[in-house]
Amino acid sequence: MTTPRKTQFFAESLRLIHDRGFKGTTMRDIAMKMDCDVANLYNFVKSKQEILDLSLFGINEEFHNGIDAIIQSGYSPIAKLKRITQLYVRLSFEKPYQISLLVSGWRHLSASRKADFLRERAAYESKVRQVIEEGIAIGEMKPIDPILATYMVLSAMRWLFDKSMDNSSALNPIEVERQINEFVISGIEL
Amino acid sequence: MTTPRKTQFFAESLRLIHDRGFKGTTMRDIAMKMDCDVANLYNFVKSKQEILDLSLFGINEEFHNGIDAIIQSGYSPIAKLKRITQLYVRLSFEKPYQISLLVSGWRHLSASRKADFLRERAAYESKVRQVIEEGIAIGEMKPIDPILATYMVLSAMRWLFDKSMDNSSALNPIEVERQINEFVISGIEL
DNA sequence: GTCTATAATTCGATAGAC
DNA sequence: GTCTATCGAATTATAGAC
Repeated sequence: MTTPRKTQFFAESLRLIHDRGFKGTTMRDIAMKMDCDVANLYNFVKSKQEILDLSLFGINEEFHNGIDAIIQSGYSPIAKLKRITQLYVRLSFEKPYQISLLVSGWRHLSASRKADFLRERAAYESKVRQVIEEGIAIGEMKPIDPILATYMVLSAMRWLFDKSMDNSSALNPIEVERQINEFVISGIEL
Repeated sequence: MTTPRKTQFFAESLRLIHDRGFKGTTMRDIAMKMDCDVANLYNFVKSKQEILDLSLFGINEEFHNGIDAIIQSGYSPIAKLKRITQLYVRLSFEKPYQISLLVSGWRHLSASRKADFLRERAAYESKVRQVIEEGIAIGEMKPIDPILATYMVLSAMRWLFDKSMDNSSALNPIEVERQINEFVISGIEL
C-alpha cells in the first residue's frame, strides 16, 4: 500500500541521500524531516538498505523499459539515439533524485545487489552501443569507437539531474533537450 | 615531510573512499590496508576529514592551475578547448581517485570547505564558458548556449576516471584523448 | 501509526607506554 | 612510529505500550 506518508518518506529520504550520501544520511535525519520518531520509519521499510534498493531498482527498471521500447522500434539509429537522450533528459527533470542513484548512489548497494545492478547496466550500455554500431554500419554515423561513444553520449547528460534540482538555474526542459540532442548528434553524425 | 608510508596512506585512503564513499570508509578500514593500528594513522593527519580536505584541494589546485595556463595562452578558443579536454583526460588517467573527489567526493567536505570548493568550481566553469563565448563571438563555434555547452563538454569526460582504474577495460590514453576531442569539437565547432 | 526506551554495534579520536 | 586500551558519541534496529 502506498500512503501519502509513505510517499513523503521516500521523497525526503532520496533528497537527503543525494545531499549527504547514503552512509551520511541517518534514520534520525529522515525522521527529523518527517517530524516523527525513528521507529516510525520502519513502518515503511524493514531496513535503511531497503530505501536504496527499492528506489534504485525502481528507476532502473523504468529506464530499461524505456530503452527497450526505443530499441525495438523501427526508427533509424540516429532517431533511436535522439529518443534515448530525450528519455534521459525527461527522467532527469522528473526524477532527479532517482537518477542520482543510477549515477552514483548504486555504490552503496549490498554486494549482491550491486552485482545485479552492474550486470544490468552493462546490458543497457551494450544496447546503446549496438545502436551506434548499426549507425556506423549503415553510414549514418562517424566511424567512432562505439564503446567510447556510448560513454560520451550518456555521460554528456549526467550533469542535468544535478542542475534540475537547483532552483536557481531554472532550466527549460524543452530547450535543454534540443541543445543536448544537437550537441550529441553533431558529435556522432556523419 | 612526505614519507613512503605517508604516500601509501593517502593512496590506500583514496582508493577506499572511491569504492565505499567517504562516510563508508572507516579509519579501521584504512588501518587494515596499511597493516597497522588505527592510532598510527593519526601520525599523518589530525582527523579523517583532513584526508578529504588535503586530497581534494590538492587536485583542485592542480586542475585550476592547468586551466589558467591554457586560458592565458594565445591559442584560439577551439585550441584552448582541446587543451582543456587534454588536461582533463591526462589527469583522469594519472590521478583517477583524485578526480573522483572532484566529481562526487566533494559532497562530504565540511560546510565551510564545501562552500569554498563550490565557489572555485563555479569560477573555473565560468572560465571555460568564456572560452566558448569567445569561440561563438569570433565565429569558430556554433551559437550554442554557452552554459549548457560548458556542462556537456566537461561532463562528457566524467566517465573516464572510473574506467581508467578498471584494469579490464585497458584504454589507450592517446586514442581516448583523440576520440573525445573529436566528439567534443564536432559537437561545438561551426 | 505513534511513541518511549534501549539493546548491540561501530565509529572517530585520545592517552600513554615502548 | 608503533602498539594496547579505551572513552564517548552516534548508529541501526527492536520491543512493547498506547
